[in-house]
Amino acid sequence: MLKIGELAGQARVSRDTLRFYEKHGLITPNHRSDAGYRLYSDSDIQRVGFILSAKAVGFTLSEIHQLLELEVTKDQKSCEDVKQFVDAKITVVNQRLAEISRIKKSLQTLSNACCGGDEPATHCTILEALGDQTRQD
Amino acid sequence: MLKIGELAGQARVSRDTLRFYEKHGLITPNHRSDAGYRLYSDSDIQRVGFILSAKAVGFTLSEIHQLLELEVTKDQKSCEDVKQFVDAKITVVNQRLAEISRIKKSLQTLSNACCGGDEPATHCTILEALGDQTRQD
DNA sequence: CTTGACACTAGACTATACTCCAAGGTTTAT
DNA sequence: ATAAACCTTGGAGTATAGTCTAGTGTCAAG
Repeated sequence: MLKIGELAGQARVSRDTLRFYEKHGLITPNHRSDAGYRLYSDSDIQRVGFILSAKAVGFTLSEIHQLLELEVTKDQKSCEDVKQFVDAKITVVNQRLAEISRIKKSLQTLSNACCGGDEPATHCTILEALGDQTRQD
Repeated sequence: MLKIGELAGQARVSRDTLRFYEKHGLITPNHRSDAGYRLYSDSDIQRVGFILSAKAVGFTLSEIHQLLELEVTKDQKSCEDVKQFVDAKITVVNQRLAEISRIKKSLQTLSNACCGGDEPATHCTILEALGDQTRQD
């Protein structure tokens, strides 16, 4: 059982952020102490970690909420709905992967082309490096 | 030479967004017509595309501005600064790649585990699927 | 038994990234 | 030649995601 400050410390967010996430349905303490203090379980550290990762790669809190709400209860017709939702997110994630790979490549092209040493500085802006991507490895 | 509405259409953003980006130094029309209309070059379509990609993977407009400003002019000491900046961004991008790959895997685990058919629905939430990642391929 | 660190709520404030509106000028198609 | 469709600026408004403040209550250590 972690108090809000402890979870905040472990998960590297502020207390206010945790209360904000709670208000938006992303995380709820298992219990409250007699004094009304929020009490979290250890697994909530992982939960906050997931929220932060998903946020970092471009999901909104509302989308993350939907992902966290997903629960495939077998024997229910909801199963197909869940699969559709998740598959749609996988498509989005694949697009993000492609975009981020492109950006990475152009950053690397830029980094290598100009400062390594002998090679001519042909790719002097990020856009040039990006455009030249197909000719890179 | 594209007018703002034409560039907006090609790049799939609004005119207001283009003017907003201009105000924040991300894109500037090459010329203005006699009437004061913004006139863009074709390459600005690519430029806007880069902004959108970078945004989609978590860069702020301010960071994107810095990336677009980068110009490695050989023979200048700024070269080392640029390399450091870019390499720092590559590190960030690598972290994003790792995070997004994890999320993708757990989405796939969730998608496969519960609806495919015969296999038992052991991974019924995104967090379970995420936690179980090491046991997946 | 009180002081300091922590907790509570409600509500105001901030930054980022747009998005819309008003009031006007320009271009284009009929 | 006039209406529709486009452009201009400036400024107000919105959504998202926090962040901070005020006023109050709780708990652990000296």
